[in-house]
Amino acid sequence: MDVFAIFSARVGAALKALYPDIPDELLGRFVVEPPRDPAHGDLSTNAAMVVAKPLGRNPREVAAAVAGRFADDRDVISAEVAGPGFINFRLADPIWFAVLRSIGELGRDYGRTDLGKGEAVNIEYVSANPTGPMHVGHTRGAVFGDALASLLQFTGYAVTREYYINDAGSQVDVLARSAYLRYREALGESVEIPRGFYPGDYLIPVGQALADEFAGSLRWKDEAEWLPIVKERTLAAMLALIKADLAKLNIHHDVFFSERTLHGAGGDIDTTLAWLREEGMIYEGRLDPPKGKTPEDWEDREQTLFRATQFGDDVDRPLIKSDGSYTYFAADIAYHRNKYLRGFRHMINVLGADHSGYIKRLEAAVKAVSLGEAEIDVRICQLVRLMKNGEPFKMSKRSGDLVTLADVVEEVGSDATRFMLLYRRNDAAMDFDFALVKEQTRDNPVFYVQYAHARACSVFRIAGRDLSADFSPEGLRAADVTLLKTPAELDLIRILAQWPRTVTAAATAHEPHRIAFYLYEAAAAFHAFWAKGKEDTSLRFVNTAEPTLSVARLVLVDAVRQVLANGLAILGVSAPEELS
RNA sequence: GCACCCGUAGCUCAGCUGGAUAGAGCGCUGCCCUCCGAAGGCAGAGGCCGUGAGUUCGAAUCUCGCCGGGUGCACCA
Repeated sequence: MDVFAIFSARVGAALKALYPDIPDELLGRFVVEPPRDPAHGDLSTNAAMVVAKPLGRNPREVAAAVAGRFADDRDVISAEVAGPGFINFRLADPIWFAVLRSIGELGRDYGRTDLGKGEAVNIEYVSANPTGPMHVGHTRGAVFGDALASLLQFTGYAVTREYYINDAGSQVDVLARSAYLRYREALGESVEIPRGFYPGDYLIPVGQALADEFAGSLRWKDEAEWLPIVKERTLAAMLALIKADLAKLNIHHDVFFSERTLHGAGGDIDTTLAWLREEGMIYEGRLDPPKGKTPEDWEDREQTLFRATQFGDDVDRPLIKSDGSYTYFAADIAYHRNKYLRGFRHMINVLGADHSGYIKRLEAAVKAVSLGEAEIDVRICQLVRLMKNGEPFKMSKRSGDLVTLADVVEEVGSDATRFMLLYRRNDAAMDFDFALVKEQTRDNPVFYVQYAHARACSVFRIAGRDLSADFSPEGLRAADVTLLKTPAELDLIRILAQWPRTVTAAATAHEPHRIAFYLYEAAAAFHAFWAKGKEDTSLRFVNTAEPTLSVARLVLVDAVRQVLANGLAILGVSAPEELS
């Protein structure tokens, strides 16, 4: 259960009863939240202030009227008007006990909602060029997109995790030529990789595989003949490489969408451009050269342009290159129309910092191809600086100077990588300190949260050793949780009660980092409670002198464990039962 | 030149979509603990929320102008 949602509904009902003419739209605008200062009570709402002005009334007067309607509510000890018109509620203990019991009953589903009502969301993330292994720059977007996808699933969306393979441009030809050199090398030739080719070692096995499969037969063919074959094999190998890298972070996409399938006569790009033309969204025209620095090879020419400015972009965008082929953006419009035609009304793209200039045109494309029916949220992940003990850190093992995703995961592990990257807002640049994430102290948030989970589990192990009482799942369900009377216990429940609204807020804002921060807060509260038992043994969870109270406390411990596990699951971080 | 992102404690960052006296960790200061329920606890100092205006009952949060940092700017993908 979500006390905040429950009271939001009750306050709304009270307003409706007092002022029948109140528009529903207005009722959706107030919030019920925990007050910043706990002295103000358990719940606080700005409802009266939000509603007062449109109703032409005094906020405090409205607040008093609303508060009055809670006078007989058994769940409410007091409802007071404060400040300019806040209503502060103090809740009776039984409601907290009900929250606690509901956590045990709901288990893994505590916090789950139907916010998304089963609507389809397409979240495209990673989409790294298939020209080599994933490097560290891709990691943040990969983790962010994956956690966001899990978060949206948890809140009732039908999520499709998608990877767009940029396998159509000239870069892939270069890749194939590079692999062909490795093929010749595998045949015994000594080759040199020219500048502009892909020099990475990872193409050596691809060349070897080509040699194994074709022996010398490709050697004497024209490029026009071998290129398609080599390209096919190389792309497949690169994709396998990327999937293996992603698997190291436990990331798996549902759909790998090939850009190449959009091209070709009668393909999606052709049909999309024809459709855009019909809708009058395409014209032939000229663009001004970019201000600031004019490119050397700038040529003023009439070209085929998409009316992006009609949909909020800064300039209209070219669709056809001077050599007659389609631009990358033309393919992207077709791709997003394809998403729309597959039924997606909600789209999310996770892009790297260098793509910030791409947001407006993507938004424009989606608006255009869906005639305003679909929405896209483009999330940019800013740069990650690798650090060690506060110093910029260069770690180059293989693949030339690039630090790969695999390097990082090998160094610190998947859990730490994921948690640390999610412990920051995605739109701010961040430092990633290798020394810190491996530390097993409070300073390391990953450790701190996982340790709280492990500690909760260890309390149960200790109970198994020392406590002669029934604390099986049935025993916990039957426990008398009203024995939990100390402020420390009730405060912990109050924090657990905030889990559902945290999930909803994070999902609505597309901000998984809020989950990570909440978990840290919950872990801190649990550790603090645990520490109290060190000084005052009567506050220990397992107290052999008081078996019934101990069982009640175990209900609380289990609830903490459950919430931490649910949160870590969204982040894709494991919840260990003990730490090694 | 334009667009986007960022600017909050000495440092690294939160701030729940406009709420009440702006928070956490590190670092600093001072106490406590040396307990396997391993991988500490409690408290304190520290702030003109970059800056100037505006919007309103109320602004770190929204609008505009500056300042500083980052990123990107026909046809590349």
